[in-house]
Amino acid sequence: MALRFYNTLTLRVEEFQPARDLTVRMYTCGPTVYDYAHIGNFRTFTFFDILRRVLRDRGFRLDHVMNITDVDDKIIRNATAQGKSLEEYTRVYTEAFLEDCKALRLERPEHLVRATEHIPEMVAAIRALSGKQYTYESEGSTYYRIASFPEYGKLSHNDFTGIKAGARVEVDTYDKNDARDFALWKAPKEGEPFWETEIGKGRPGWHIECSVMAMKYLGETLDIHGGGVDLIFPHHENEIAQSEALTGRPFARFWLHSEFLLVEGQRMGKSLGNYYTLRDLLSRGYQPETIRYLLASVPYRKALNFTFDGLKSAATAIERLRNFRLRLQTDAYPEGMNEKLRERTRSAERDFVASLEDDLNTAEALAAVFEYVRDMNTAMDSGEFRAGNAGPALDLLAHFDSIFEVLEPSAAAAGLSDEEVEKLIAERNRARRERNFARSDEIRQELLNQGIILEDTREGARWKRKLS
RNA sequence: GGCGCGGUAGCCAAGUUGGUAAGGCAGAGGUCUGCAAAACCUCCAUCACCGGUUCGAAUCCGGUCCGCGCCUCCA
Repeated sequence: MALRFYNTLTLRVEEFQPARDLTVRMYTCGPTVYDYAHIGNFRTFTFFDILRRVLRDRGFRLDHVMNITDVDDKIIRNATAQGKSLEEYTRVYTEAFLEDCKALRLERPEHLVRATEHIPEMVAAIRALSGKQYTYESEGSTYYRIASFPEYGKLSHNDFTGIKAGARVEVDTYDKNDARDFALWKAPKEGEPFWETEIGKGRPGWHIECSVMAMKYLGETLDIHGGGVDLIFPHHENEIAQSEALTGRPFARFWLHSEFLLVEGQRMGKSLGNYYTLRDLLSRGYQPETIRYLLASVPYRKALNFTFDGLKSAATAIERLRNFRLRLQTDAYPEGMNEKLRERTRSAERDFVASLEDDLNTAEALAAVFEYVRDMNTAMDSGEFRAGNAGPALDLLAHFDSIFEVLEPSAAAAGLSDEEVEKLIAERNRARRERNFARSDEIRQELLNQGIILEDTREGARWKRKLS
C-alpha cells in the first residue's frame, strides 16, 4: 500500500507522492515566540515529527521548513512593556522552544527560519503583489484585496461571495475596505518598532512570512503544508491568496491539519486553570517520553483529550515495551530459529507500516506492536522462542522506535548511580542465598524508594528505573 | 447560521468499498515466584438515539440529540 493523507483541500484521503523526485518539500507553521509553548502546540509539533519520520521511513527525503514568528502584535506589546528589543524578548522563548523540542525528541527541520530575517523578501513580495493590483494602501499600511482573488475560500470551503464590504463591525484598528481583507504590511503606531523599507515604515503582517519563506526555500509549489486546524482560516487561506496571486501556481498540493488538544475534556485556557506548558509537566516529574507517547498515540486528526490519567497510562504502556526489550536482551534462549515466530515478526512489521501509511494511524500501529509483544512473550513463556528470534525482534522494536522514539529513558534524574544499584543487588543476592528474605526484601524496597525496580529471573536479578 | 471534526467497554482509543467489535490503561480471578516484579491465561462493550435498506450494519440511507473547532488573534 502507498502512503495516504487526508487533504484539507479536497476533504479526502489521497495517495501521496512528491511532485518531483523523492524529496518531500514541506512547510509547517511553527511557534510565535511570545511565551513558552504549551502542550497543545506540542501536539501539533509532535504530529509534524511523526510525519517527518514516516515520510523518511517510506523512502523519501525531506526538505522541511518551519518558521519561527518573532514579530507580531503580542510580541511587540510584551517587549515594549518590558522595555526590551524584539530580539531580546524573543530570544528567550526561541531558545526555550528549541530546548522543549529537544526534550520531546522532535527532529529539527532542515530549515528553521525567522520572520525577522526575511523582511526584504517580504517587502519584495508585497511590491510584486501591488504590481499585480492585488493590494491597496490605507494610512501607511498595505492590504490584500480579497475581492481580486476569486478562489478565496477554497481551503476552508467557505463561500465568501455573499460577504459585502463593511458588512461586519470593524474589529481591527486599521482601516480596511473589506472585512476579509488582511494586512500585508502594518504601519507602526506610536512608539512601536519598525523597519524602514521601500513600502514605508512598518512591520509585516502575519501571513506574508509563511508564503515568502516557504517559496524561498522550497519553490512555488509545496508538496505538504501543515499546521493546526485553527490555522485553516484565515491563516492558510490567506497564504494561498498571496502565494497563488504571486505565482499563478498551486501553493501546496497537500494540506495537513492536526486537531485540537483538550485538557480533561475541556479546551485548554489560562482562565480555566488547565493550561500547561511542557515545562509545567516536566516540573511535575513527568518524563518527556511519556508526554511524547501520549501526544503521538492519538491519530492527529482526532481531538486528543490530554489527562493525567492518560499520562500515567502512557508511562505504563512504555514500560511494557521496555520490559519486553529488556527481556529480549537479558534472558537466555535455546539456540536456533523458530521460523513461525520469524514470520510473525515480519507480519507485525507489515501491519505497523501499513497503519502508518494509512494517514498516520498511530493508534493502529501501536496495536500491531503490542499484539506482537504479547505473542512473543507467550512464545518465551512456552519455550518456543529461540535465540535466533531475538535479533529480528529487537530490529522490529528499533523500527518502531525510529518513529515513536520512547524506548530510551531520558537522562536519569538524580538518584543512585548504576554502580550503587549493582552493589546493593549483590548484597541482596548474598542475603537471598542465605535465605535471609527479610534483608533481601528490605533492600528491594530501599531500591524501589529510589525508583529502581528489581526483577528476579532465571538468569538472576535484573533492574530498571521506574518511569513516570 | 455557514464550514469542518466527532459521539465505540471505567478511562484513552482502532475499526466505516457491510459479514457477528484491535490495542493500551485500570479492575477481577488464575499460573509462575521464598514473597514480589515481569510475563502469560481467563473474564469485563453490540458500537449516542430512532427509523429504513439488506440474508446480514458500528460500518449504507433518512431523521433526532449531544460535544468540539473555525468563521476576530490562536497549534
